[in-house]
Amino acid sequence: MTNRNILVSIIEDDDTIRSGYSFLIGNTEGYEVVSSYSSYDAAAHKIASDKPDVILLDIEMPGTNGVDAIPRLKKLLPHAHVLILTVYESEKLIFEALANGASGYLTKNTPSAKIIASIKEVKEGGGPMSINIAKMVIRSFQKNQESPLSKRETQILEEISVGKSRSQIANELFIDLETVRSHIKNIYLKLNVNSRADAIKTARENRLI
Amino acid sequence: MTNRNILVSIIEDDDTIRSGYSFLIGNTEGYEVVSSYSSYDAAAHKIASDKPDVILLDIEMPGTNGVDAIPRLKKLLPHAHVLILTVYESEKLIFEALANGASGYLTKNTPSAKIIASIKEVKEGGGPMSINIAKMVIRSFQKNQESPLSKRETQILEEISVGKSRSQIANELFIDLETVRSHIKNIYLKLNVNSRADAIKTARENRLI
DNA sequence: TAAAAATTCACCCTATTGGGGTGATACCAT
DNA sequence: ATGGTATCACCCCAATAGGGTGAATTTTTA
Repeated sequence: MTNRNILVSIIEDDDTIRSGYSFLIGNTEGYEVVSSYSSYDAAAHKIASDKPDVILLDIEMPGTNGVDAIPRLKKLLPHAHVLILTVYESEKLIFEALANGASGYLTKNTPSAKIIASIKEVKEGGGPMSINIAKMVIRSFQKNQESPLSKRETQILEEISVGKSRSQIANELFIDLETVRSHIKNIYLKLNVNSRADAIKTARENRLI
Repeated sequence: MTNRNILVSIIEDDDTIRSGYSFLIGNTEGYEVVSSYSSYDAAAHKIASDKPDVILLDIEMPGTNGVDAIPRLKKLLPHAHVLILTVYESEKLIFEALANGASGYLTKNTPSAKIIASIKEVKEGGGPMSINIAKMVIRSFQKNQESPLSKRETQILEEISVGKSRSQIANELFIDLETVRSHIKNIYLKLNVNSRADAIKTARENRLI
């Protein structure tokens, strides 16, 4: 059997870039551009009937920005995959976009071949990323290797960070309640804080947990 | 000027696979295999003097497993990049490996060209991943779009998940302490839990936060 | 091997918190 | 107009969190 074309919608405010993508994708075997819009607001009422498999989405746009557009698009087209294509590389935007349901994140220096391959990849459930994005995403998982905290303290801070109380921690680690207190006091000293919330904040900022 | 070769060490217990990689990489222009070991334990005392730029590391190994080996390798060779090359695709292993300092994660069905490219990519500070790994990593960022919680409840649960107390939440959201309590009670009802720790656990498992 | 750090436990204190009930008002959106 | 949302109120009380201070033991590191 012959696979049907991958249907693509483009939402991008720059006319030149938009027609560039449109030309690139439309002239590739197996791909079809079903629509292109200059903003989410322009697309909102029509894109559902276009039934794209993949939506190429820009972040910087007039009106509704790309990040906010993602959940709305997912509501209109639950089975479509949103692939972000933007110049922005701020960690905040990337993680917001992914949290909102983006299936991939490419930066605009991405070569044409990679864009084409990525469209197919998201359509098949993959998660394509530009090299620099992958780097940030991976770094977001990595703990600080030079923590001021000891292993035990880190372990207890991790328990605190999931909302456990002192007594719950004591039970799980088979140590006395007073020992847990003692560790927490040392954690507060080292992190220079005096509450659970501040300890978690500082620890997250420094990737101690 | 001519760039010097990328120096690679391989730690992999399967003899056939290890010599396969060794041959592949050693015969590629610009790459050099400086050493290969069948386990971390075998490598521990010698690898520091090999001074590799990139360490290809297997997860399933006799003795010290790959995940535990990562922080030790990073300690011995702080500037080396660890690239995981394994058949395992369990979410737990992947995130543990990344948290422990792995710079990339490839599965063993990865084509040779991608392996070679990925070695260069980690050496240059990138974060290469196999398609299926990238998918899992991206999914780990995505929130559940159909939460049983209202916006306000989600917001309050997020505050709880960073260790805030009722009164802190009340102050930050400019609502009464009793209102916060009320929301928390509703959250507990909907999630069918009766403590902060359980609420956070359930919420994380269902990606509500 | 000696000093430093980590881990463990003990007992002082008190204001705050957390969780369970129950109920009410007002505002929405379907 | 009915169910969900958001807001606030008052009952209860055991448990918790955070602060002080001190000390024994083991492990790690210099």
